[in-house]
Amino acid sequence: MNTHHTPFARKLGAFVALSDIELALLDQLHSRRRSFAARRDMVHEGQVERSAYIVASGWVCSYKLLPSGARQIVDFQIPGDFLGLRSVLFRTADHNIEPITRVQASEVQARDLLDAFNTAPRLAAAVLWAASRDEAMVVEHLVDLGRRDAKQRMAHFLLELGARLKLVGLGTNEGYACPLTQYLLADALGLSAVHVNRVLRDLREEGLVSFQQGKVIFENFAGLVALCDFDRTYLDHEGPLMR
Amino acid sequence: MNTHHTPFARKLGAFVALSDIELALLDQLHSRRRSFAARRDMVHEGQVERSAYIVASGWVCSYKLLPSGARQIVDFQIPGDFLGLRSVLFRTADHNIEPITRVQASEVQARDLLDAFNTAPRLAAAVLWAASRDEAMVVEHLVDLGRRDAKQRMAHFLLELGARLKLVGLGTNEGYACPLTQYLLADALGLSAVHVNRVLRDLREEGLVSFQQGKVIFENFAGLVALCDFDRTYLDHEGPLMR
DNA sequence: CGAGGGTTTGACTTGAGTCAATTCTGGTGG
DNA sequence: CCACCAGAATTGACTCAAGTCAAACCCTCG
Repeated sequence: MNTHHTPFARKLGAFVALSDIELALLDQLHSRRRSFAARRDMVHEGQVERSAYIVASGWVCSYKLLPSGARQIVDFQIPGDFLGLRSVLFRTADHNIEPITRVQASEVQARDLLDAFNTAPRLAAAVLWAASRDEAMVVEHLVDLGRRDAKQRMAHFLLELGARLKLVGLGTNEGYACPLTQYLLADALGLSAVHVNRVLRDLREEGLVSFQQGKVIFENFAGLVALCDFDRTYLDHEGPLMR
Repeated sequence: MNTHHTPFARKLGAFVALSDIELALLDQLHSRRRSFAARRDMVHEGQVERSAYIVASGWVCSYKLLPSGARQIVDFQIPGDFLGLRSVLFRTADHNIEPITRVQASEVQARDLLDAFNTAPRLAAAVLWAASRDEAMVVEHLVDLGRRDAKQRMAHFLLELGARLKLVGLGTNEGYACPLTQYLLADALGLSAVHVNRVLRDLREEGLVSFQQGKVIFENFAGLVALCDFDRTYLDHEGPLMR
């Protein structure tokens, strides 16, 4: 474990063993560091945006807004995650991005990334893996909304987040710190904030998880996994071209 | 319009004007043609699969199955669509793929694709565009499930499908032929089949769309668009690196 | 001319939403 | 150190969209 490196390096390192040279390249990507205040949109839909970011610290969410005013959060980004990779490819962003907490992120020019890939092709594979994992998470999220009831959805969500945070050293099987409000959870899970509250109470009273004071604590990990059939294989696929 | 070419070429052609050389390359990709019977899984979860397909004719769906027996259809593939691009990158497929009708598809080896890209780099951009459009569709689908009610979901779904079919010459603003059953619609939209039926009746009685005898007919296109705030920009993004 | 999917419909149940009020908490300024 | 405030979390009472169950109906194809 390279606990002394960035969350990004740490995440990729869980996938391919990285050499010192590769680690150094990754660190170089973090040179253009920027900071964002909580709750002020970083990117909004339709905006012409040419750079992507790697989150160094803090939490971000990407969401779509409906004319009705309803909001659907597509995903949360935590340290080590890419942000707006799509908006680099396409001229305009197709969703909004908002920091939940104060966020430190490194701006990444497409060119820098490509240069790094040329020097160390294994990095390309690792980044591709990360992107594909993100896609798998969106699909799993889709299943949540389509075919799981509120309690299972919540359980699944909290477990997935836990697994992701653990990967970058921000959580354990005991629990993790989580700055999300019940409103944010509601917009991610397709529920009302009131119902989120009730579901959290149920889970707590059943001794499965508690989420209070910004801390998620797994009281009965196995029970929670069983409740929602959590299967983490989609999070730790073996990699492309890497056999 | 190159009506005499494959749906795949036609779809990419809507994005970049393709030269004769490029068109020829695309046609070559269709050399290894295979046929699949309806309802017999082409790929199942966990299977080690190394080839991708381009659908030439027929409809396919990719879905995930829950232990409870519930099913969530992630997307439908129609002629011109890629199938299992992800399962080529990763060793194992992470969802099931099933033909809805008899399907003709061309097997595409990763190598062939890469060779074509080397010869005509613009093709890479076009394929990347297509892949990214698919991703945007999944996100839109997520919004459907999370924040739209049954009627809006259905309207949005039928409109999106119409736009996709039109792109490959299989539909118009009047309507299109559609082999989906109400059970399939239910599994895609996160509803019960019974409710799908009721929603379709409502839409028909309101004179918006009718879906009967395997035909979707738009009775009031504008009204339908208004009902669900259909915004097709996510389907015809301008392309990457293509300004 | 059956048989078996697929489609419809009605009657009833229920998970989740809405509305509205109350409590808790962390941060602020005096 | 404390009163105060705004945002967040809770809770209860009521409503409603969508699900479930069960029974017809109806094409279409062998």
